[in-house]
Amino acid sequence: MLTQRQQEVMDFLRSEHRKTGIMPSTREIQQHFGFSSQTAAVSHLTALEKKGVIQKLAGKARALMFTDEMEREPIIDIPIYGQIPAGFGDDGVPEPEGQLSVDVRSMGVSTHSTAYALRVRGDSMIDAHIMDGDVVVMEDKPANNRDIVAALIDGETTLKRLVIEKRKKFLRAENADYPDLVPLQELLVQGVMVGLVRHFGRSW
Amino acid sequence: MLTQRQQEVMDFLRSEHRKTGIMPSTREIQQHFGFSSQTAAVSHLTALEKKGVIQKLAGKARALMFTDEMEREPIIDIPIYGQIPAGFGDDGVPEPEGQLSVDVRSMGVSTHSTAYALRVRGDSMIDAHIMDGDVVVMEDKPANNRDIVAALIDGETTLKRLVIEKRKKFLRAENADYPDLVPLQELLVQGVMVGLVRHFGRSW
DNA sequence: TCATGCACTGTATAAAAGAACACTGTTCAT
DNA sequence: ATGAACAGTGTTCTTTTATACAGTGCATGA
Repeated sequence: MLTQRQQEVMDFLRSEHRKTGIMPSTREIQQHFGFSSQTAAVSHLTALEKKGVIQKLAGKARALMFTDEMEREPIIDIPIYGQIPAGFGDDGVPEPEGQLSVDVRSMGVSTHSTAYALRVRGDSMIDAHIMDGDVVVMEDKPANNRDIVAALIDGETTLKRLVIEKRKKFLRAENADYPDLVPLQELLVQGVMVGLVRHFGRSW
Repeated sequence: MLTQRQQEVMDFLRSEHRKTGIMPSTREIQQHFGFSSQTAAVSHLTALEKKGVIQKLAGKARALMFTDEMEREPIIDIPIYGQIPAGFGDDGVPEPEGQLSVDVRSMGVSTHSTAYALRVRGDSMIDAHIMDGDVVVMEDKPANNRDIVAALIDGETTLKRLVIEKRKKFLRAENADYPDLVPLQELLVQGVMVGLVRHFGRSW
């Protein structure tokens, strides 16, 4: 679809946009490719727009955008915490061990939500099809019966299913090898699971 | 951290950037807030940079970028196909039913990979912890024994585990209720599963 | 009460950047 | 052989845009 030269221009636009956050001006394109004339850059941009891969806003500086990014849903950045820290939420915010960036539609969260994610350790939720190493996305919202929640129970935080029976709340693993966790004192829900991301290969 | 007014300016930057793909100029900020002076906009931007939420490139037009987006991994747009179409790859590219945008690190794919995704129907892979409705991310690459693959077998495409025994390839479901699929004629691997995204709530 | 940060007004200037027009030469399908 | 798309050169003009500097008024904590 694109000629080789046009692809080279697109690659330059992409790499500059990634590095600097802004689009190069026509003169910057000219300099990068060593054109003697600014018009060479302009006509390439015109061709790229005609082919539909970029869009231009007339009269504005650096006003190019990639068509595919335009059609993209808004992206949300979700901090990933490793070990579920005891007392999470009490003594400040722990350091994220990474970040998950995903479009809001695929994760079913809203742009302004306060989502966070946890890296799952162990197989206590295996029967809910949550595997060791999975990243589960949580949202801080009211929990219903049988939701999977991150909860602080007697001083420790864990990912389990919340069960409410006869007005009593307790936590249940999704693995027959693990017993129910009935709180001696407190049971504080810190988030409700809304999604999950898994990937094979290198762990991060 | 930000004052109310500064937050309003940030919100304006964000919404303009989302709508147009480019940052507003100082004059556009001035007009939007009804400032009599351009300097009001400039000093807000200076304050925002001082607080670390944006970064400016001196001397360049519309050269602002959000600090959080700078720190973000590159995003890849993965087309999601619904029904796994028979003959996928033969008669052109089928229409995606949606798109998954996710950072390359979280999905473990490279920026230039030709990844695609499939929406899972049924519970034939449930013992591999792949649920009905999950979106599985595939990459077109050589498959090894016991990889989970999308494969064309005797004219139909399906998601199963690839098993190679005694130089013979066949497909195995991860559910005892389903029989092995031994190919009568052809077994063509169309992709290897590299990741998975699940979310609760509304289905899209 | 004094400095500091905030939120502006008002004016001016120079640089950055888009846009327009007239060209040349090549390749490639009809 | 001919038009159309491609890939440029060379020049000029105007608009857009950032930047600089001199102020005002208000709140707030030291």
